[in-house]
Amino acid sequence: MEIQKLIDKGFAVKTFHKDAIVYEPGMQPRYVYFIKLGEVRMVTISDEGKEFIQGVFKAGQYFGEPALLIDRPYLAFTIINKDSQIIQVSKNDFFGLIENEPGFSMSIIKTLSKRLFYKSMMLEELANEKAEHRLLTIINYLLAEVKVGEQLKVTRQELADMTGLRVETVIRGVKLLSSKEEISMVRGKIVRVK
Amino acid sequence: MEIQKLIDKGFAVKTFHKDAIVYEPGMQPRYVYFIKLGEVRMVTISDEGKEFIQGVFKAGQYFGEPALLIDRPYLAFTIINKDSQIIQVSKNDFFGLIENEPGFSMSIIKTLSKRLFYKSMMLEELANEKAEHRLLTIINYLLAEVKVGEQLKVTRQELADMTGLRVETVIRGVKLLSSKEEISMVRGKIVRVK
DNA sequence: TTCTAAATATGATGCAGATCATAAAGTACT
DNA sequence: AGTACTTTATGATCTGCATCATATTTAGAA
Repeated sequence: MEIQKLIDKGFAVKTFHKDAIVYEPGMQPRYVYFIKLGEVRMVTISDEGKEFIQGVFKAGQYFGEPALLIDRPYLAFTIINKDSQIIQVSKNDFFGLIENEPGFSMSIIKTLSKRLFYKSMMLEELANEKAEHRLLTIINYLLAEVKVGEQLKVTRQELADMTGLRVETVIRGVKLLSSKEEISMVRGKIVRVK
Repeated sequence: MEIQKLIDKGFAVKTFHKDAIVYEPGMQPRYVYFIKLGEVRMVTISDEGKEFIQGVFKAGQYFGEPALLIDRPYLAFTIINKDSQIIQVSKNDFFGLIENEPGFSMSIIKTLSKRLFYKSMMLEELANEKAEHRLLTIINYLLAEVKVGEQLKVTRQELADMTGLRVETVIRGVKLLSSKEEISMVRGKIVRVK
């Protein structure tokens, strides 16, 4: 489902500014959100205020379907990372798209499968692996998405929030991985070399 | 998609015995597995041999689709918990079912959404919450699936393998939750009271 | 009923990573 | 170039849970 098609169909585009909250835990889902432009993060926040990044979504992607589809309140916050333009598709319209847009249901199935894969991987890491191993795993996962020679645009804090670790632990861990040459760094940034 | 329909269509039923491995990490997916009878567990195993239960599947459910759909090698083991009868549906046949069986693709979408929900919940727990909180969360999750008055049929070891904790920690934690009356126990078993 | 294995129990000790504190680099903006 | 803010850095201490060891209880099989 390309965003343009939705716009052609007459769906309205809504602007969200950085740090705006699209929805929060406990809210009853009403829409599926298609990102025309920008970036959001889906996070759960513990009682002590610690964030865990469940996912990051960018232009061309959509989010919020699972809760809507199984009709359960959200369990995460979704927060705008960068000013964004988002199309809110209502439940009925979304079901309509699934029924009528050829290939759309298959695309959703694949998208959900990918996310499930990521979460299974992270669960194994959080359940069984030590800080260093966890770090290496997400770093490699993230590196697979950038071109050879390019650097990762994530802060240590973000790595911490994706792995359930603390910044200090991530900083020490990244240094360790770098000294062991398990990752490559250029001017403090993690880069993909091959 | 009811199993009987698959049998009517001529798909063969295969018998697996307890402890048999249906597939293991690294294998290239070829089938989706529909359980006619029995029970399997999907687990990842760390280098040190510690199991993490990614999911448990019973009669009427299917498993193995995500890896097949996104065409990536499995990352978990799937192991037979109780002697089972399983229908292996090839990739092509599975795509055929999605295309032709009305409502099947929607059912897959909902199934995947549910699993995603569970994994998001567990990720938050493993990333941010302490043993006691984690335990209470899965216990309540599991209790929601049994009738009022009935007991949970899981061992402390299984709770440990679902939460990334150790048996000893689970044993101590369950006692603690029980003494705080956050869970109810009858003769050593956790029971649902309301 | 007896034997055996699995599950539960409980204390003692160790350690990875959290937490706390404080500082030095970067980076962006004026 | 200077100010303010974010990110990275680094040492010291604390702590929850793992780990190890060793019972005791329960359940299942013969």
